Amino acid sequence: MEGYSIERHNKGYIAFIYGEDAHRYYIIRRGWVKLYRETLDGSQAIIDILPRGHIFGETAVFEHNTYPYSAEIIEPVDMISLSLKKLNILIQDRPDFALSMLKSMARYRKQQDLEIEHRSLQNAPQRIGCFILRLTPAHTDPNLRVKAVPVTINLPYDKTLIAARLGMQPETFSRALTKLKEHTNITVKGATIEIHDLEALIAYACSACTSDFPCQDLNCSSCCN
Amino acid sequence: MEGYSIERHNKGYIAFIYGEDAHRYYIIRRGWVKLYRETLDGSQAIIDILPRGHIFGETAVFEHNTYPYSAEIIEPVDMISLSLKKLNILIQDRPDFALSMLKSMARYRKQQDLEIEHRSLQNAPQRIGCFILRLTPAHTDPNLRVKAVPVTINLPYDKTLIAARLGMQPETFSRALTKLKEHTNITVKGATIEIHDLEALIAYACSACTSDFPCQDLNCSSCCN
DNA sequence: CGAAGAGTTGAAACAGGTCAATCTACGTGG
DNA sequence: CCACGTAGATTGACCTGTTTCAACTCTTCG
Repeated sequence: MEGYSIERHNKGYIAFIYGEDAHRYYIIRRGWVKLYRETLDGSQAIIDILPRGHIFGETAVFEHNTYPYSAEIIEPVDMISLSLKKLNILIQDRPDFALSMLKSMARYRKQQDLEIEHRSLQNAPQRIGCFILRLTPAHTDPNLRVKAVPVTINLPYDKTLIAARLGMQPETFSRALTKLKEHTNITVKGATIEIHDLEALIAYACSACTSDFPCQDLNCSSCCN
Repeated sequence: MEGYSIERHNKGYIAFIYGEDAHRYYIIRRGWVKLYRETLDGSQAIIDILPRGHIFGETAVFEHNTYPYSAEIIEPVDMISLSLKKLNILIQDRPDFALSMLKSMARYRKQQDLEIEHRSLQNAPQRIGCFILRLTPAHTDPNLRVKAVPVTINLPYDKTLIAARLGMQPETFSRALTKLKEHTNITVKGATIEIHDLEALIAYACSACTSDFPCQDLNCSSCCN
């Protein structure tokens, strides 16, 4: 597709803010992006934190060309910048394009359903457990589930932000991580986590979920399964 | 569109269950439908409760023709039953159809975002306040905001179910409604609620939201704005 | 070496959940 | 028309998880 450009930004860069006139949307090639909104009484509501492969800002075409959230870079990104005007034309003119967008929207919708579910059915340690599970290779490849312990993963961004992403306070996150350690045989050192018993972690974290781990969805950012 | 039929069902009827082979999707003409899933440890997770005008079951086309949730009638419905196979063909063949579906999906997605926001930023009485606001005529017509007090509304289904919809226990709902009464000058008698000061209710319930009341979206079932 | 920010820990307050008892409204059968 | 049974709704007492606020530690980076 012609008319694209690559942008590179550092932590703290604001790609756009809520309500702004929208001209471009983005695809993340590397790094992490936070989507959020400000509440009327001043605090931030985190909508999602997206990794490589995800699109953001594209829903502005359905919102009178206004961004429905703000977007901030939280880990250095490379992102493809594309024209919303062209996207609009593509959606209208190319059925296959509209269709694939429809599919990705449906997938996202399902994730959001799961997200709501998790927030109301899981406690803090379990939510952290799911978050960690999503970072393992076993998340997308069921074959890796049986072998490969210990699994070592790195938290992709600040703990404070992970806490916000999971809908809890930093203090709660810290305490809940300690509790998770007591329950599931993991080792935590800074941002590095070693899982010594994958099955135990799954059993502990996913007992309140509506489906089994793993979900095998490559684009899944919100579910633990 | 040919090939449709009208179905009429009473409270308790299960339209379909999670995981079932999907052949039809539905549009609600009258009544209320509960979408839910069972968790691994046996309880129910309410996904949404839909009123007149909403579609359900249609996302099965993106889920290998399997229903991604169960659907139960909670207030007597008339619903249009349509073929998923034909929907699939329509989506592929008719760009305008795919497009309108894309739009409705985007709208739903936005609602879900708000839903998550509400669950983490609002307390129980505020969530009930928002729920009540959604039932007022002022929700869709900003002109009605200034005049027309007292506003009288009727709760559309059981309080226990409203509680589940809002992610809380029946006992919590009852207590939170009492607290709401103390804060906002409303009168509750059974399923009937009278709002004597609309502005006060909005101020109390929406202070933690990210946008102002009302949202003016005719199909909005999840936001309070 | 020192400042700043992130992370952790403790104590107290609070919201919501749980369990049990009671109350109420409403439809049924006598 | 009234007594009864049932399901929904409410209330009380208690418990648990999370938040809040404050103090302290650790890491990083100039």
